[in-house]
Amino acid sequence: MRLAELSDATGVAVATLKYYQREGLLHPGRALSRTQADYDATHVERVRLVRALTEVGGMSLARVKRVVDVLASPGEDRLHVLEAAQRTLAGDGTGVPACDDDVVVPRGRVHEWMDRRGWEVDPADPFIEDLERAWAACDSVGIGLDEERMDRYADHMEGVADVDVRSVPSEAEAAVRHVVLGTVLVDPVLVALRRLAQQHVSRTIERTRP
Amino acid sequence: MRLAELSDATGVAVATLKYYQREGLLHPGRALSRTQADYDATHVERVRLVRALTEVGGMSLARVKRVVDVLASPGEDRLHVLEAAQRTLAGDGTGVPACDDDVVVPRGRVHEWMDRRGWEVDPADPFIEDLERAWAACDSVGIGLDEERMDRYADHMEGVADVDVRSVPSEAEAAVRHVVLGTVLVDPVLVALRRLAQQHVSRTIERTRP
DNA sequence: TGACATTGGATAGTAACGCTCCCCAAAATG
DNA sequence: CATTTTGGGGAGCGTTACTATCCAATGTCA
Repeated sequence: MRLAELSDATGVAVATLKYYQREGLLHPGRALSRTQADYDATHVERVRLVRALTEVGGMSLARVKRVVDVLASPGEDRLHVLEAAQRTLAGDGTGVPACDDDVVVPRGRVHEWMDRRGWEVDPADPFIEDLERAWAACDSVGIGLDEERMDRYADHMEGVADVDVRSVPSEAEAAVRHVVLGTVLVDPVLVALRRLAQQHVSRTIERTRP
Repeated sequence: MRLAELSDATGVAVATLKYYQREGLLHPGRALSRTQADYDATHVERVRLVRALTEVGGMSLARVKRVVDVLASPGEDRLHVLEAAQRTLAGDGTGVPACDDDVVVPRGRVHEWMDRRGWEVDPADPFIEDLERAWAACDSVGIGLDEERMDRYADHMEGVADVDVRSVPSEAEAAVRHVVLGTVLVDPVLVALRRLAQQHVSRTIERTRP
């Protein structure tokens, strides 16, 4: 399969494929000569992966590269697949947001809440920071998220996570791929489901007590 | 409050505030003279809103403008607040993705699935399209999402939506604000909760069957 | 009163991102 | 032998979200 055929197979322009190669997102084809290379199914798969992560997952190419590198690297041991995947995906946090002096972000509010809840999570997990910021953002615009509501959300996300974790395949390589892609690509699924469920629930409720 | 003070209060540069004014994201201050204007708490609130939606919600300024316009417009009737909010927020879909001829996106797969599930949703809801794409993206990279798994996700998102809908305040204006902001700003909360829950669940499971 | 800061208004510049286009000479295809 | 395609590389482009600079009019403070 030549570059133009890869382009046809994926619907991605030749120039873009070259660009992906330059950026290290697409591994080079098997060189048949100095001006001819052979691309196979792995290239098609890779291109689709890149497009799925950018278009649906909304990731930048830089982050896609990190994911791609993890997927290509020798398999991490199975037990820590999830942590490895999360480390790869973390860093959404654009650092510390210019802190608004009057909206006090209670330091460690998430830690305390998780302690009460009995969640066991690495205290240095970057997503704790993300949650802290997201929670504070809700406060800063005046839509309070009290701990009870947070708990009810957490109940359901625990259920989601249970589905997530149990559907991870057992072989190491597939597991890494599954966790990384599942984490990124299922987020949009959940978001869309939430919107649709909101509509369904609000209609149901309105019928029972209009 | 002068512009410089608004800048101090929000941590946003004066030049950026001017830019937001030009873009219609920030309403002008009360003009005291041709070179002096007075800004109040509504301006502080607005700036915080813009920053929350862009930094945490990851929205573009163009989309923030749509939200801001809805919040400023005369209140829609309470019953359709949610639909109005969703309409405002929809359009994430960058249109039809360059369709890969070999990854057949089953037309109406989501419709069929929702029928079986008994969800009542506007058949033209844009999030159906989003879900369709997100689901197809999972398939295209080889992480199948079968209907059973989708159902289990949906169960939990239904629970989330129930929390969402029940926590909407009853006065119309607050309701619109709550729905719009809750929809955008709670997504990151849920995503972070999912990551943390994944870690908690995987640790718990690994202890019971290592 | 006068030095200095700030204002609205406007234009232009910047940096990152994700392509997209064009060039080349070597090689393959028809 | 003309045309197409290749790898390689550089340059350009459109969008986004600022940021910087300039202006003359107007405030503020000593």
